[in-house]
Amino acid sequence: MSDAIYLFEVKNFEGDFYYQSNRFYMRPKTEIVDPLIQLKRTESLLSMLLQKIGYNIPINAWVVFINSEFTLYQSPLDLPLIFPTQINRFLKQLDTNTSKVSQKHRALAEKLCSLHVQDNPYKQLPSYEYDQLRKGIACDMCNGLLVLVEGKKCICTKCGHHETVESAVLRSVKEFKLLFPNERVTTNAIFDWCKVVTSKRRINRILSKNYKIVGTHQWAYYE
DNA sequence: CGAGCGAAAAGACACCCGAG
DNA sequence: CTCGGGTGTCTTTTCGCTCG
Repeated sequence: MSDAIYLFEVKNFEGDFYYQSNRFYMRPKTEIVDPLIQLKRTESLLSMLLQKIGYNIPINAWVVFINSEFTLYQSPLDLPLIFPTQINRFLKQLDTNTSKVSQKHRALAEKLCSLHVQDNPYKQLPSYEYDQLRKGIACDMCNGLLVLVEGKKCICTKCGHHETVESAVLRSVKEFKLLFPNERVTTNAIFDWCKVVTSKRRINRILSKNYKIVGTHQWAYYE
């Protein structure tokens, strides 16, 4: 028991689910990806990785359902599933089986951490240029670029959502920083980016209230 | 190398508007 | 109505850049 890796596929499914002929369904009758298939795949990948880096350790793989509103009907008894009502007992059981952490364990842990992939190589960002993008403030609720400024409020003409101008502008600043990490946040940049706020002085005051100014005059920017 | 330019921050002040 | 904070306008301040 002491020399095994416990692998958990944690699911936050909520609602009623059932197994039928080795397939996993959500009620009413929508087939969804069987977490056991996902678990098998992960287990197999981990097993191959361990072999590759020179470890031969058995893997104990489980699917854990953590949402207390989760129910699974017709669950076969022999599947590696842990239900919300079993988590506490499972953890206690684990506690009784603990072993000393040796240098070997630490080395493996460090090795695994060093192999951790920070940037998902499959992410594909579309290319974009500032000039191509529509300017304006996106609604916090529906994400439409249909927000108008009326007095001290920003109002979405599509869904009617209200927000203060300040928080709407600050959201836009965050977007701007995410999309253009190399561009400096300046009054003019945000004024142009938000578009619907008609006063530069207003943008300037919101920025100076919420960010630290660096530099002075026409060379100033906020961070 | 230095004078002057220019752009934007920010202070001053009156005003507006909504909450209580 | 009163109060206070946000807003628009006007103005001053200031410093890197440009050009001779």
